[in-house]
Amino acid sequence: MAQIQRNQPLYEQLMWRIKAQVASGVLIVGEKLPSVREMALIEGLNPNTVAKAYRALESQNVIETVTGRGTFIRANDDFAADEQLIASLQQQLGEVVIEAKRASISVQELHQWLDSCYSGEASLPRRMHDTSH
Amino acid sequence: MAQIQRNQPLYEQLMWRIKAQVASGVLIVGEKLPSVREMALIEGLNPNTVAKAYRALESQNVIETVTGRGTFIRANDDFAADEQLIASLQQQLGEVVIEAKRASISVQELHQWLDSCYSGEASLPRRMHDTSH
DNA sequence: CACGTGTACTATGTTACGCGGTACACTCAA
DNA sequence: TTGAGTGTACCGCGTAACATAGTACACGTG
Repeated sequence: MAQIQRNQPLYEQLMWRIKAQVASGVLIVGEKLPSVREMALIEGLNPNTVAKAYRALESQNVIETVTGRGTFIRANDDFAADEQLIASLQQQLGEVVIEAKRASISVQELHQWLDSCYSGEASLPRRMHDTSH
Repeated sequence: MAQIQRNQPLYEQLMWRIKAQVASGVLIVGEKLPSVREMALIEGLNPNTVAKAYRALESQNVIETVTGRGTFIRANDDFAADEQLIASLQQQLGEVVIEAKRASISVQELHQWLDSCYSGEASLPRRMHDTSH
């Protein structure tokens, strides 16, 4: 069995890597992602695990799937800010803040982190390739 | 089996409620928490689940356990900002930012959220009692 | 047609989670 | 000393999620 880092499922880790690359501009709209089987070879995962990540990403409108052709980065147009998503994000941020306060991290530092993340350089591990196919 | 909200284990949810109350000042240093069995009745959980939360909180130096007497809120003095914790927090923040960007949430709004959380009013569910015992 | 694509399904094994129950060692007050 | 209350440590059970392996199907393209 594959190792699970940070208590996060492998398919979620892959989802975040793709999301981060979309947010940072490494992957642009319309770009084709590696196939399920190819990505499985690249990432050292099972094709089913990659397929699960792709399925979840499509349900979040991050990618678009065309049966027989492949998966492509989707435009972010019709994305409505769900109220439930807002609440979830605020809670996640709240948890980060609570931990930060315990670690004696100042508000200023947190603001800097936020700007740094928002500017594009997300603090996420990146091991993917440039969809060379 | 108990319901799991937000895909978060019950013992973690309890941990966050306690952490939030410590951070917001509802629970002060030295205050005694309800016993494992009492908290189980209050929260509608199994005593083992509460014990698991208490054990995890003690490993994080949030509470202090004295066998035979009870569990108490611990001072936050000797808490070193672990490098691994910093990285974890930055990653969590990065994930929030990525989702926020997709939801078209401005940086200004995120900064406001951050200040709001840091000011004390954490956006976490609170169902606990005032340790009346 | 052959090939690559995403998808679906079954099956297996591991792990985490939550509950129920029991037992033990300890502290404190009666 | 006795008894109640405390945290802790087990064991078992059931459910679910996770990840893997393998096979098969429908689709589009060259």
